[in-house]
Amino acid sequence: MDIESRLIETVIEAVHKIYDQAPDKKTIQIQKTRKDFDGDFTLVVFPLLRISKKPPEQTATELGDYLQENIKEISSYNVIKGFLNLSIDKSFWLSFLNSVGNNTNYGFIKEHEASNTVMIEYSSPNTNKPLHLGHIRNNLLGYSVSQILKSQGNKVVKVNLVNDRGIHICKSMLAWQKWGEGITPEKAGKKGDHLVGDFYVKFDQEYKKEISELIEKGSSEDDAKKNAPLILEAQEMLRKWEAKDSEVITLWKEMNSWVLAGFDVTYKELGVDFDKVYFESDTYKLGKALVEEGLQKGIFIKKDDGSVWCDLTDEGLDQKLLLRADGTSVYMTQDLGTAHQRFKDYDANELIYVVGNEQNYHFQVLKLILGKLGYSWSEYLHHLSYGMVELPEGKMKSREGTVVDADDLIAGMVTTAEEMSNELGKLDDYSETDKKNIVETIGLGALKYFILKVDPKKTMTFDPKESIDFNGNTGPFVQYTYARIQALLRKADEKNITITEEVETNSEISAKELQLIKFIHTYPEVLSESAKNYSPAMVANYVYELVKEYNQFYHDHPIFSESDESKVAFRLYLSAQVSKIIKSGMSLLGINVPDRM
RNA sequence: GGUCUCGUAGCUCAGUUGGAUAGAGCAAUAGCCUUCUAAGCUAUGGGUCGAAGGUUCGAAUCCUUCCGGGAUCACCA
Repeated sequence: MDIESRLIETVIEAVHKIYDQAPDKKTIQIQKTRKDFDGDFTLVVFPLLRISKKPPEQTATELGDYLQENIKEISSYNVIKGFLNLSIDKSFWLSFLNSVGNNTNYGFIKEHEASNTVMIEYSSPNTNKPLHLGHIRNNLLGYSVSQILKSQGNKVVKVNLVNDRGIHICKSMLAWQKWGEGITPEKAGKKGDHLVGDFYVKFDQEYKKEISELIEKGSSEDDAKKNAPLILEAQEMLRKWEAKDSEVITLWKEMNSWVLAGFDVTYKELGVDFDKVYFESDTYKLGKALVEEGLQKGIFIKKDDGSVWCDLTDEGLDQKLLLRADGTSVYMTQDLGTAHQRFKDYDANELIYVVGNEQNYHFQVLKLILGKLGYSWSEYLHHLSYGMVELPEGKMKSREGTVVDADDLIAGMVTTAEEMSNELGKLDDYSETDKKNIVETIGLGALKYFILKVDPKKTMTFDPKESIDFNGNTGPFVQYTYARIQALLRKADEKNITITEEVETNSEISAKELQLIKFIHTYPEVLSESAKNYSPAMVANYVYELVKEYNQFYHDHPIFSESDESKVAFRLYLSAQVSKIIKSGMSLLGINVPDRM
């Protein structure tokens, strides 16, 4: 049993013995002592005053006496107002540190028989334009949350549902047909997703011209939008696609393959991957059967024009369309169907959708409707709703060209990392390949950390004019600390100093060293909390705090000039443990750490 | 208009079952490399936690109202 649980149990026991009353477990609040005070753990006694019927200081003292007597690890305690600060003996912390050293997967929980199967859908791009910064947040979050859930013993299935059909896809296709002159990514020397994206933009420009022409001729704006020749042609193309017209299908396959090849490059750069990729062209017809079923059961209603709806007014929402009057399905219909399919195929205990918060309503409705249909697993749906990435001027808009392109951004980060390395002259004696690898690791580390350190739920701002920092609370700062520790360990090796397998539990250690050990102690809790909250930000912030502490230690505690050999051994051991956790934590964020930089 | 959501230092963000004097980074200023990587460390300044009420031993955190931003409420996805 861990120390905190033991403290709680003993407090319950103490209250029972001293005040002859059983306290509610919730009233026992053990927290880490704030660093301005002496101690390791603090019991807040205010909630217990009702039971003790004595002043806070007296209650705290009585409990402190009992705890010290019954838990041998407690070396002393002090009372300030209603706070009982308990100090845990140094030997406890040192033997704890040894247990970390002996553990190759500290903080991680192995998959076991009762493990949950969690399916997580993320990325889910449209194949009509390249990925932008918003997609980067989605991808990094999805990947990182998968890693975190795995670390806590879950079986995780990462899936990507590629949106490869629909009117928006036809727009790029049509524009290519009209103005492409047979160009291909090879001929253009361009990534396929960017090339196709260009045609999507081209379509929109021409479409807008047509609209303004029609408006000049006296059409209303709505009519102009509906009747512009281009949009009619695109709609016609979609009909042909649905009718499996061979010419359209051939073009569709080709252009999609260009885009997907482009995405693969970006995914690889970002280091994200999937266990299963679904294509909407295969799944878009799912769901109709469920709607039929709902109609039979009388859960849905059919209107006079033949359209099918779900009435959610009792839940305080509106009516939701499920089938159009012509019998074709909408987004919701498909999502009902794919969710159903997935639970059938994987028997998952949880299905997480990493999708922006602009779709909160959609997922609320999705869950409600599945519940109405009587599927108990609707409870297992979870919308991991993340905030938008905005520019200082506001939302990114693809049509106004204000999007931050994913590939450009990644390349820019790597270039910045390279410039900085050159400026600092740190990599001068490295081979080009090594240099390239390190610089990529740093650039991507900066980008990923920048995105992931922010609470997923929150809208975040990105200013393209200010480059992402490499100093302070950043990825490179964490990586740098790791590289420094590796340098220490290499140097120890050169000096033939072997890192001890265990430290003496009676070693002399400084306050800062003790603080570091206590920090290490909280890692497992941080991981379990971040899994519960689907929040890589909690891991990022923890790693930052750890690294900050370590750098202070590094600054104040020289190692190789220290004459006391046991201190040298201890500091190297401690450093090694810290670097292990840095690497582990960063890997959960999908960030690599370099051995030198 | 209905529903949801956010508001913490000049800027970007921590602060999670309500706990002690609200914290970091960036930016600014002043220091620290003949000593393990200065992408580092130290110090200084910077706050009506959007506002007002309420709940209680205690509120940035919970409740109400208001102010200000954002999202959403399509036979789009």
